[in-house]
Amino acid sequence: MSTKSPESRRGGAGLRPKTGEAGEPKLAVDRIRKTARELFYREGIRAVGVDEIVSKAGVTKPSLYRSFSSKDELAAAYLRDYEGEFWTRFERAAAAHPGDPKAQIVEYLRGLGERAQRSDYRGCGLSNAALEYPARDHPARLVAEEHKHRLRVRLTEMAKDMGAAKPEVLADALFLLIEGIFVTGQLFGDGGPAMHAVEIAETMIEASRAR
Amino acid sequence: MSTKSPESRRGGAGLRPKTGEAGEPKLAVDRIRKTARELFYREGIRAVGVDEIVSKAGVTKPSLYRSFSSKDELAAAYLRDYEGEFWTRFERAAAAHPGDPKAQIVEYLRGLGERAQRSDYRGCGLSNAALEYPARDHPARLVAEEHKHRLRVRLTEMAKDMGAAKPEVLADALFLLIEGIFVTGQLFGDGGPAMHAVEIAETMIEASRAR
DNA sequence: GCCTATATACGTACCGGTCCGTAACGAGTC
DNA sequence: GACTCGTTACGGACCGGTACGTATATAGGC
Repeated sequence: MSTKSPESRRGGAGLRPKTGEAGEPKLAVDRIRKTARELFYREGIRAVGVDEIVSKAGVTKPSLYRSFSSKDELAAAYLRDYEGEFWTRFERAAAAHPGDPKAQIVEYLRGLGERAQRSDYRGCGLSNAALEYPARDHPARLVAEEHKHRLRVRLTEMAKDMGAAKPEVLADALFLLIEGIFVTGQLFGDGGPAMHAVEIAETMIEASRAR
Repeated sequence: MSTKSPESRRGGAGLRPKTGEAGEPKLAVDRIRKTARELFYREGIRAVGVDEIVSKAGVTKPSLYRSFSSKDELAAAYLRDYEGEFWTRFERAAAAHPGDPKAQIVEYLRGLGERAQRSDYRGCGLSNAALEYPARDHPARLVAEEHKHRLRVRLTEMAKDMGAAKPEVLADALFLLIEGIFVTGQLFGDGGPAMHAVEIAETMIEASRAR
């Protein structure tokens, strides 16, 4: 029937935009992804209509639905992009302190604590999406849940490498700390609890080593 | 113009429903508040339409708008109700351990950690609302922000009473821990990071006393 | 060189449905 | 006769989604 492959209708991830990373992408699908990323993150997914996305992106609605089968799938694609950005930030912090997991997580929290106090900070796009869509089988929620499980696993590995007496407990402490920063960042802005992120993490890590 | 006082159009808080606490309230305004509380909390504010609220409450739309000037004001009223429930839970835990702030917060976290692992848990209605409405002047957001400031102040008082070396840091640690539980509760459910809430809090409190 | 066939990328115009909110009026009740 | 509520019917905006037509580029045949 259709001339489209199922692949392209999923808006396959990771493929480079056809135009220089900065500036406006040329292809409609890339302009949509970029605009969706900005609007969904800033205002929330439910708060943004597809009309607003296409008009701000300078494209038309059929172009959106040629690349994404529904708004929900576009939201899922946005979250996959967002997760990529998250891991980029996370691994960049880790790479700054090779072989020193405590310094790695502290470095990440230092950057996060800073960002979380900025006025344009809206928390974690993945956490926010999960809160917006409580239904277990929503495409956006699935992406978010998988990501959070991956992060918890990663933190557990790091806690082990830190020599924690109970790695799972330290990992969850760090996880809860991070999620707390995500939320309070947009609640308090500058001078909020995020300002003490590093100090709290260091205290927690040291106390977890004691035995 | 209107026969209504501004007071009643705001859906004045705290007034007892005219019928026994349990079961269906008799007055339309109370049925609306109860239904709104359930639906807004379970599915989110944006996700629930006023038509759904009035039909589930067994009332009609004009009855809603006779008591609340808009859906946003109904959302704000829901959050004021929700905040009341929060402080009831919080003070109940505190009352169980008079004069022992550490035991008080641990008691609260014990209960929260349990609730957060239940399948119907949807986090904190106030935090969720703030995430749904990033606009600074939204009625619902205002209620949420005020509450969060109150809670931070309360935790700082308790941290002082615990003899923490840096009460503000311990208070923020507890705050971030609590917000983290709110979020991860609905992300992971049973067996999530909330399961370690008490242990983490105790470790953090003890480490904050040391000096 | 010229014509045609096909594929790609996109736009115009429109769909039915749902959103929040209101107008006008009548009925029960203490 | 003041209060509370239901009934019916709208309205205008916006929602996610689609049927259908068009411009441009390239490839192949002769």
